[in-house]
Amino acid sequence: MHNLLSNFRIQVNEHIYLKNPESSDLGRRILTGSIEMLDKMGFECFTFRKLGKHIGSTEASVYRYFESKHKLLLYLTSWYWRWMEYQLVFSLANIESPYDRLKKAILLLTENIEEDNSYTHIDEVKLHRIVISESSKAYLTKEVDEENSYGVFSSYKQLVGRVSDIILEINPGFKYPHMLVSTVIEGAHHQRFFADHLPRLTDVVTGEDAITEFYKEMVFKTIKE
Amino acid sequence: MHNLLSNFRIQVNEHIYLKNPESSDLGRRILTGSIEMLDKMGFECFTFRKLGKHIGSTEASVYRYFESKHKLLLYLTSWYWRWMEYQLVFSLANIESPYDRLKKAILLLTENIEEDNSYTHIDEVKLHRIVISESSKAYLTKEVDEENSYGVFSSYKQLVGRVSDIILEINPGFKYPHMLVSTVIEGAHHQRFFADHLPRLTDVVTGEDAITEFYKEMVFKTIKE
DNA sequence: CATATTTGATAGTAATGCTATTATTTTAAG
DNA sequence: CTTAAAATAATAGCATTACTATCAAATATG
Repeated sequence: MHNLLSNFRIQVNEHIYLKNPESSDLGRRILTGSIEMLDKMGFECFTFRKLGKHIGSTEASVYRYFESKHKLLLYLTSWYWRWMEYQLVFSLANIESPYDRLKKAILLLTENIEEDNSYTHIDEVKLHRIVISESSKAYLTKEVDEENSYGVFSSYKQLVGRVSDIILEINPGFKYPHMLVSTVIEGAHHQRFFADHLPRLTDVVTGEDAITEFYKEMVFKTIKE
Repeated sequence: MHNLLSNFRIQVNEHIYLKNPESSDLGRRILTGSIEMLDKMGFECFTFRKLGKHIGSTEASVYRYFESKHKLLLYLTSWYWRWMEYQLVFSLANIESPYDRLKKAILLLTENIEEDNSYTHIDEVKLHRIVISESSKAYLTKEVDEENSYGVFSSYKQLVGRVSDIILEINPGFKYPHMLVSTVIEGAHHQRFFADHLPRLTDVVTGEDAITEFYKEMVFKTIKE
């Protein structure tokens, strides 16, 4: 399946970049390099000057692809949501039962990503860690409304919409499908972060993936009529 | 009750500040002014130079109270969690039934704050909006482990612990009380933000407080044996 | 009143977040 | 294969940010 998926070019909203980073070698090095650096040093310490140096290029060249590090973060998170959507669509194919579909979807949204498919220049393991720690900074800004009007968050919304639809198949009268799904997605990120850094905010149970177990239980109980 | 609460001095971990801002007029102006400015312009655009000007002082003077704007944000969020804990303790006093206690706690954690008690220099309505949009930036950093070792997040942990205890009163076998509580707190913030800026990620229902209703339903169904 | 502490005024430094210019290389088109 | 066009590298520069240092004036404390 990974083979297959790697043939799909993931389309990111073109208002996010000045020049498509998938279209050139330098662009792809910007993606690979920024993922490495964001994972290591975090969004605050990351700069285009450092990135230029890291990938053997210059600050000015990076600026030809992205207006700011904020837009680059937006690109990476947007890429991630589209990638998740592909994973979802493929892993749900041929599953009939909406219960099984939802179970699988929750697993995908909440599990820890442990292997990189390594067919592209994007390291999904590192990107997942970046999404956990940094993705909320992409929308928790004063520019959110303007950026939203250009559709830069549509990948996230579409993913939430897809999973919400499964919930409505199971319980058409459930009033809060989007709330529940976005609560699960954001919640799972937070819980993974808490487990590593602020364990008193979560419940660390060894031997199983407590986070996935918890959210499965929560969702199925919550949507039950 | 507000009268009563205003007599309690809220204690914030002293590793967060260089000099206690509650101890002087300038310090209190720093708190009042930073709340106004953070609410208006957001954390990214906010600087100590602007704050100094806003409160009729200087950048250098602000730096005598807080090492950085990050520490100031940490102070404000920490203050907020302590304040919430007081609200919680008082509003749960004399309520016997753990179900009612939990219901009340969820209301407190998820409701919109609409009036400022105006007995202090802290505007709780604005602070609540800041907590919604900025508080996660206080811990989603690479410095989280070091800061955590100084106890700067203990106010948040203590609040989560208190509510978790109520859940365990109702269902002592429930395995994920902390996960559930932190999911509710963070989730409610996100949902309020989404309702205002990214409505497709939530379910806007008019006439009632959908966010509080949703989380009440979610919690009680989830902890049911 | 004397002295310690706090604040204000001002200046300075290194890093950040850009933009501009020009030279050089790579690529594409005829 | 040549030439033009496009992309990149190298360098410089500027305004702002994130601080730190110094010193004088104001204020509080004993």
